[in-house]
Formats: sequence, structure tokens, C-alpha cells
Amino acid sequence: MESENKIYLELKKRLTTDTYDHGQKLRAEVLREEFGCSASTVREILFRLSSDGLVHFMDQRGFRVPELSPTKLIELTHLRILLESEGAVLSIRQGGVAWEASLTAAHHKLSHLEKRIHAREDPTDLVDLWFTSEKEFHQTLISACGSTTLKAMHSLIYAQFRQQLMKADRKFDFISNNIQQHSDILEAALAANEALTRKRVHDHLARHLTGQTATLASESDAE
Amino acid sequence: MESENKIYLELKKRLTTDTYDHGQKLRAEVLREEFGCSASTVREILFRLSSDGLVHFMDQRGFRVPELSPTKLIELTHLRILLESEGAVLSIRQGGVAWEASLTAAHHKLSHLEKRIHAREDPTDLVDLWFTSEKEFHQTLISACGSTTLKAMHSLIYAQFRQQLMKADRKFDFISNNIQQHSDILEAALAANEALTRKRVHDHLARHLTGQTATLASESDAE
DNA sequence: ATTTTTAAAATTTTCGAGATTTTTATCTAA
DNA sequence: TTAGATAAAAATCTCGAAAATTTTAAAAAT
Repeated sequence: MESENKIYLELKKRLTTDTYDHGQKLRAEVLREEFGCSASTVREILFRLSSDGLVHFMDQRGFRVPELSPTKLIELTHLRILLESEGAVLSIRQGGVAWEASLTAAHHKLSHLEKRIHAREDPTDLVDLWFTSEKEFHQTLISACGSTTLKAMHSLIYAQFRQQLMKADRKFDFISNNIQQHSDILEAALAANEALTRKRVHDHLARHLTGQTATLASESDAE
Repeated sequence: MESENKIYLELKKRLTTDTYDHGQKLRAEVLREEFGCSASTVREILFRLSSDGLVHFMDQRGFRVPELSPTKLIELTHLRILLESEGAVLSIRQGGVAWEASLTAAHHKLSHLEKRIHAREDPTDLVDLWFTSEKEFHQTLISACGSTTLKAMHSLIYAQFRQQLMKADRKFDFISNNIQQHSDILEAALAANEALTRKRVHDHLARHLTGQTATLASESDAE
């Protein structure tokens, strides 16, 4: 079972980091051979990932990587904004110095990396590192919210969001804006400005809300 | 696989409607015999329910009904307020007449039932019906939000919330308040008053937020 | 009497093979 | 040539039994 969890994590990583293509079939036999376990074990893991929304299961037709879906991306973005705003504001209220310190640290790492990427001609070999750092920053942002359930939910949504963008986000033409936006979020959070933090989380993710009149119900003005 | 889904739904119903006790062990062998399927099939279903948060899995130690947890209930309530407020407001904006009609219908059914319960000495035989109707009302409230993902997330949270209360809510000492609150929500929603709808969804669920300084970050004043 | 060891029983986990279904390839008829 | 039917191949799904682990019970030692 320990090894099963290893396989689960490895597959989860692959499914959110470009290894497979959207819509690609995940053949149990291939995975069984690669990981050296039984077909049932693979099946079990794929079902778990299916519950996480990272694998699409169809009765009698096996497992696939979910298709690219602009609609899905918009919905996931809405939920990220909702959960991260809420989590960030709760963290501002309850986090204290320890949280501020960890958020500053996470931002520092991410910022450093994003500047390196910005300066690069070809940032391909930094992609994986960026995925990790960006995730850590956003998780830290909500880490002191006090709700395990909210964090778990956010983790699910974040992984699916990342999966939708695993191909697109490798170009980093957005990196310049991102550096500023991450910095803005940090600033608002440290200033304990709740409304401004909400707005900046929203603005940071807003580029994924295109394609329809995508206005979040909880959106409000500030700044 | 069709039968597997049947078993899944049956178990899900049981896990949110009192059949088992909190913390009770779910022995695979017992379920296998009862449902007339193999051990692997039961295992697969229990894993699915585990991903839904309705079953607690421990490596080498089998599956259990999750323990009663006041903290968990508060967290789930927070998330219900967050998701239902958001979903309701989006539905107000996008739902149109069809949504208003279905919400009115769902409320009518629920209201009728709650009045019967209120009048009863012993409402035991109406419990299951109430669980169904109450769920339908709240799902209808957010049904026109336009986000499949938000609805799926809410469904997960709602089921876990219901599980936490499956024993407690059978007494119906809250029924009088509930009748008023459901009616208030309907009124605010039909009036397309977004802030008021948010507040009334919050007030409806507020009784489960006791036990700590449980203030939702997005809480605001209205009315 | 209490704790530790040892043995037995029960439960969980892994596995591979047979049964079922879907997919692919080939053949036949219009 | 196209469409439909048939057969072969490949994949999925179910199942029960063997292997591994935990739990329970009994015996031994402190």
C-alpha cells in the first residue's frame, strides 16, 4: 500500500505536468508493466484519480486524461477565486506572524524563480520547479485559514486547474504580469487589507475567465 | 458495472441517513455477502466513497464511518455557506423564470412536508422524505449557477454535512425555525436581492457554527 | 496482578485467470 | 466505392484464492 501511494503521487504529478496529452488513453496494461504491479492495483489508483477529477473514467471503456475544456477552466478559475479569497482573508485574521513569515518566504522563492524565467530565452527546464513554487505560494496564502476541509477542496480544484493549463502555461508569456501580481497579493495580505487581497487574487486569475461574461458573483470593488 | 453503481448509491444513502453509527467499522465481507458481489467490488466502492469523504479509510485497517466531529461540521457549514451563497446569487442573475418556478416548486414540497412534521408527535417515518426534500431545495437554489463544478463540489460538501447530522437532525426541534428560514430564502431569491439572499443562507446555517468564534470571512451586513 | 511473548484467528491486500465487452480488421452485398 | 455484417483481436471487468498484516486470545514471565 505504501508503494500504491507512491504510484498514485507519481501519476498525479504526471497528470498535471505535461507527460500525457489531453484525451489520451491510459492503458492499464502499460501502467501495470511500467510500475510493476497488478492490473487491479492500477485500476484502484486510476479510480482514486478519477474521484480527484484528474482522470476520466467511462464504463467498459477505460480511463483517459480529461479533454481540454475552456468551460471547465473558467469554472475552476471561479472556484479558485472563491476559495482562495476566502482562505486568504481568514488567514489574514488568524495567521499571525508565523503565517506572514511563511508567505513572505514562499513569495521570495517564487519571485526569484520567476525572474530567472523572465530573463531566460528557453525556460523549459524550470517549468517543473515553477509548478511546484507557484502551488506552494497559493497554498501558503490560505494555509492559516483554519479549515482543513477548505484546504482539501482547494487542493482538488488547484490540481484540475493546473491540468487544464499543463500545456499552455509552458510558454511563460504571462510571466511579467505574474511577477507583479504575486507581489501585489503579498503586499495586500501583509497589509491585512481584506478587500484588496480579494481583488488582487481575482485580478491574478482573471486572465483565465475570458470567453464569456464571466463575472464572479462575489466580485466587488476596492482599491 | 451498472449494479456496482446501484450498490454505490445505496451505500451512500445509508451513510448519510442513519443506518450505521459514526465510527462503525464497515466490514468488506459483510457487505460482499449482503450485496452478492465480490470483495474487490466492495473495496472499489468503498474507495469511491472514501474519496467523497463519506468513508474513512486506513491502510491495512479497513474502512469506517467517519467519527462525529464538531470541528468538521463547522468547516462544512462554512463551505456550504460559501458555495450556496455564490451559487444562489449566480442563479438569481442567470436563472430566469424557469429557475424561479423550480425553486418555488421545491420550496412548496419542502414547506408542506415541514408543516406535517411540525404537527406530528413522532415524525420518524417522515425523516427520509425530509432529507430528500431539503437536499432538493438547496440544490435547486444553486441549480442555475451555470457551473457544473460548483454544483459537484456542493454536492460533496452537502453529503458530508448531512452525514455529520444524520443522528442529530432526527429530532426536528429546529423545524419551526427551519420553516421560516426556507421561506425567507425563497423570498429573497425571488426578489433578486443578492445581499439579502446571502445573509439568509448564512442565517439558516448559522446554528451549526457554534462552539467557536466562527465568523465567515465573506460575511457582511444586509437587511 | 500486570506486562510481555507467543500462537491462533480474522481481516485486509495483492494477484492472475476466466468471462464479458469493446475495438479493430476482414469479408460480403448492394 | 460504400455500408453492413462477421470474425478476430484487444481491452476491460469480475471473481475467488493466496499472501501479508492486524487483531484477538492464551500462555509465560516479571
